[in-house]
Amino acid sequence: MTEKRKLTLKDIARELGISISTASRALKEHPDIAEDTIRLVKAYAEKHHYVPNTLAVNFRKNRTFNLGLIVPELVHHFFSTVISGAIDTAKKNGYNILVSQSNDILADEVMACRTMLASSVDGLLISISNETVEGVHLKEFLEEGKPVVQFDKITDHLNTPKVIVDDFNGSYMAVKHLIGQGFRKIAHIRGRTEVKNASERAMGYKQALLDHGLELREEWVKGCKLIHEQEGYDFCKELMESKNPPDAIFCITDLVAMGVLKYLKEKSIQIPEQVGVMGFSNWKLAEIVNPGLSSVDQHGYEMGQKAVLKLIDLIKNHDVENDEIIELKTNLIIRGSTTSTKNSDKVTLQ
Amino acid sequence: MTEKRKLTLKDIARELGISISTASRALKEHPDIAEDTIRLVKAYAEKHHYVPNTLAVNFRKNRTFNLGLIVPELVHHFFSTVISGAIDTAKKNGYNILVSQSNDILADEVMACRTMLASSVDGLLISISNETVEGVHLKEFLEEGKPVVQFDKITDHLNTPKVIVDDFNGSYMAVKHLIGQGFRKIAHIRGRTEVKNASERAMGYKQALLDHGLELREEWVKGCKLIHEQEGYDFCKELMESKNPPDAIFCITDLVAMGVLKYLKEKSIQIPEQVGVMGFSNWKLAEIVNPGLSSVDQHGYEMGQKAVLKLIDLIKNHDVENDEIIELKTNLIIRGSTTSTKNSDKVTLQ
DNA sequence: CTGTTAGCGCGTTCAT
DNA sequence: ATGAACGCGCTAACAG
Repeated sequence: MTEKRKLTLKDIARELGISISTASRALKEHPDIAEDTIRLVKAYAEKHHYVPNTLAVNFRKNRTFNLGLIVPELVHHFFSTVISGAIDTAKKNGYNILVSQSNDILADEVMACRTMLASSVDGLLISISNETVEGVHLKEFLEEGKPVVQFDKITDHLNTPKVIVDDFNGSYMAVKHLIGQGFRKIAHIRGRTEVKNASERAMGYKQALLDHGLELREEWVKGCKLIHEQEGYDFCKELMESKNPPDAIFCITDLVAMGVLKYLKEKSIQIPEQVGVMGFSNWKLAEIVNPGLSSVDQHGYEMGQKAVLKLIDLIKNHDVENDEIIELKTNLIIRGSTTSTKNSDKVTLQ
Repeated sequence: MTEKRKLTLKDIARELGISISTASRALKEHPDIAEDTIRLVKAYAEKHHYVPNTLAVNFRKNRTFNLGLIVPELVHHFFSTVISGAIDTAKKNGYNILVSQSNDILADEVMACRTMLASSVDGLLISISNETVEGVHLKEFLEEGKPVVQFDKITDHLNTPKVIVDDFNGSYMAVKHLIGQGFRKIAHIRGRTEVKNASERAMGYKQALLDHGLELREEWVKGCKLIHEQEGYDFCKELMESKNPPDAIFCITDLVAMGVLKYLKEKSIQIPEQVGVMGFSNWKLAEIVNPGLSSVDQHGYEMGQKAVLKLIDLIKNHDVENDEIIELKTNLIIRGSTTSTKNSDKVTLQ
């Protein structure tokens, strides 16, 4: 084992015949210290590659420059994009990120929080699991004076800043676009009622229909449990086989839309001529699939950035009672799956 | 700010009228300590929610139970799968994972290593960037006695354990499958020569052709620079427009295969009847696309698990001179894009 | 069985 | 301008 013992302030002091505190201050260019001494110490430190022992510094200062980040699922385009933004931003500000996942299981989330708290992160970024309601495990952070920032999947039970996407508006604009393309019988495959993002999107869908005088049929609204591709496939089948099939389907997320596309293709139903399809999240696969899937971009990278900056801000200001809401605008990405080729169908909306 | 001061051993000792070390030992059920004392201390600690100060413990023991993990790109199905496996396994063993990305830029990788080293991880997991050759920044870890485990994208210049996928064999089996399905003119869209994985896959491809008496035409081998979808599209176009177009295309990765599929669909070339397509990596989208894309599964999750277990092993044994190679078997996933419907085409291989 | 003591590396207050 | 001394919270060698 190679492991050469690291140089400490004590070593420098001994070698240079000065005291430890002088060495310490010299390295920080403390005004009390003589120019000559500073130069001397700095030169020696430089030459022998002195690196302060982070563990000791952290201990002394009671902070680590590490931030915790917990998401429901790591292997997920949106979340990994958020993480990517968070990591890059953290790095720029001298912070590292500890990543963990809950698999949408409360017990796992609590565990993840505990280990993070134990490993002494300076703050926490979290997108809660479907099972999380009260979030007492998150209050533990606040009680220790460690700030928490929620993002994307949030709970209002917790008094922390939240970085979210304007789901309602994103959804509204998506449906409005469908209407503008001439679609009139617009179905929605939504998520679970208890999940805020899903509700917001469903509300945006309904409002858009209402505002444009279209009928809102409950039979055209289907609820996913797991947000899987298969559900999209199955609900699409149900919808298309019903007495009154829709001419467009707005899906809670791109993955579900993939299932929808699959069914339509299998049945040789023309997209978008016969049925338009709109996703949400703008995953990588939305641009790869054929025809391209129109979708709502959630700016995941930016969400990660904003959340980290907010958290660092809280840490610096010892602020744990902040509950600001940062809402990111969405971006409608229009591709082949919704752009009707028949110009006669199109409608100009205000 | 709420921040209630945390209970320390000193507090417990004072309250219970015992010494600090007795309190410390009692909590650890040290054999020297009387049963009664242990009960007493434990009860008090429990009641007042004593939690040892991790920063102090880390400082004392000179370790953090944090592992560093660096990948070229976080938003990437394969890498996020590896990370997922790494995190789950680390958690089970009481370790946290610090994640960073290099964006395939050497300078970023060096930076990431430095901050990780500074934040005192106990060891490092890394999949190097395309630009990394010597890896002196990684040697810094070894010099400090901190073990490093490489995975997937590795360099032989570094004397560390490596967890890799058997690219050669995966590729060989994939091409063999194509041959078995009756394809005879098999092209390969490969990656850069300098990248080991790409070379291994290309070699597997060549060997399979050789072993089955098929011709190896250099014009059927195209080299990607960026491994993007567009390259797949462009090379596919080149291949199909050439005088002697192939009847199957084996792609270095699923993303490239997506470009290939896109071109073929646009030209209404039947898959797999006219041209078979094989990917590599088995991304999520391989099963979503239509027809399903045959691919080679790399067991990313398992790679993450194995790498973490190896690293923890090294840490426990203070072992930094280990250069074991852990090679994971691949798994051929057969889907619609290669399963010829004409049984007459099929060949039985040994 | 338990307490005393020393020290990890660094920052900081208080002398000088 | 510099040094001595203390303490952060915990562990462990040593002493009873």
